Amino acid sequence: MMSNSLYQDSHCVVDFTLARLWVDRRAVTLTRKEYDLLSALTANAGEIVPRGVLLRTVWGYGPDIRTRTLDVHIRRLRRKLGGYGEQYIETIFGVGYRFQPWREPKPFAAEPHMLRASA
Amino acid sequence: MMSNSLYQDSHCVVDFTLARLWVDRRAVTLTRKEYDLLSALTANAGEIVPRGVLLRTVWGYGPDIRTRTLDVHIRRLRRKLGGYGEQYIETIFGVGYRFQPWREPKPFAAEPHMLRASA
DNA sequence: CCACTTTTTGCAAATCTTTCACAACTTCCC
DNA sequence: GGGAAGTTGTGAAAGATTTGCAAAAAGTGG
Repeated sequence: MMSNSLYQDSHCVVDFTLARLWVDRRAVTLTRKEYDLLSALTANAGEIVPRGVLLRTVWGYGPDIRTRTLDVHIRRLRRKLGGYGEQYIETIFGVGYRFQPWREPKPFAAEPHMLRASA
Repeated sequence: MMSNSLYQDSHCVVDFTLARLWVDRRAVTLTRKEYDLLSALTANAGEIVPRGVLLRTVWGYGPDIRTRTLDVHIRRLRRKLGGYGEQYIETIFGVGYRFQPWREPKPFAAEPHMLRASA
């Protein structure tokens, strides 16, 4: 059976059966843990996935394990997502992370730092 | 399902019924195990075949057998694939191997993301 | 016995994962 | 605003695992 299940938006494709990722049509190699983590996030794209859930589903860790390995993997995933890492993987402080499907940036909007009066 | 008894791309032909291999129109002699392994890989060309699956289908080994014989055969196959060995048989670290159908190296082509207007 | 094939063995090399120390940031409260 | 406490980001290093490889040993069929 060829159920080609994948996540897809205008910059990023994750193929769960082939275990591969493309960013802007460019194949990106993921390690196993990176892929597991990305899967856990994209499978719930748009929703917050708590740290505890990630640590349990991806690492099999119990609730009382203290580690920074999740953060490190998040950082590597963000990198491999090219320039979009920060946009895709959002940090929910004190809770977890959320993979945010791509949204075209607003055509133009003044950023706060542009608004400072130049003395 | 009419199984095509032939794998074929621009450098490599595997005939499953004759149990033979040609690389660049040159016949290559394979031993039995080499051929079984190549079959298992090319039959799923483009997909990852986990080590465990190879050890089971080609060797009949159970899940708890520790051996490096698979790696040794992979190496010999790569050699017999001429200069293309590394390109054809890809190592998926911690998972298995993948026979990758031949792809012509890109001459040069602008990728979508190169085309975005800068400034 | 001989030629050939296959498996084992023991490192070396490559790769991936986790930890660590500390910087940066968020939140909360006075 | 200005700490204090807790959380996350980060680069580098250590730790653990996997794979590559060469040579030797073991198996196979003539």
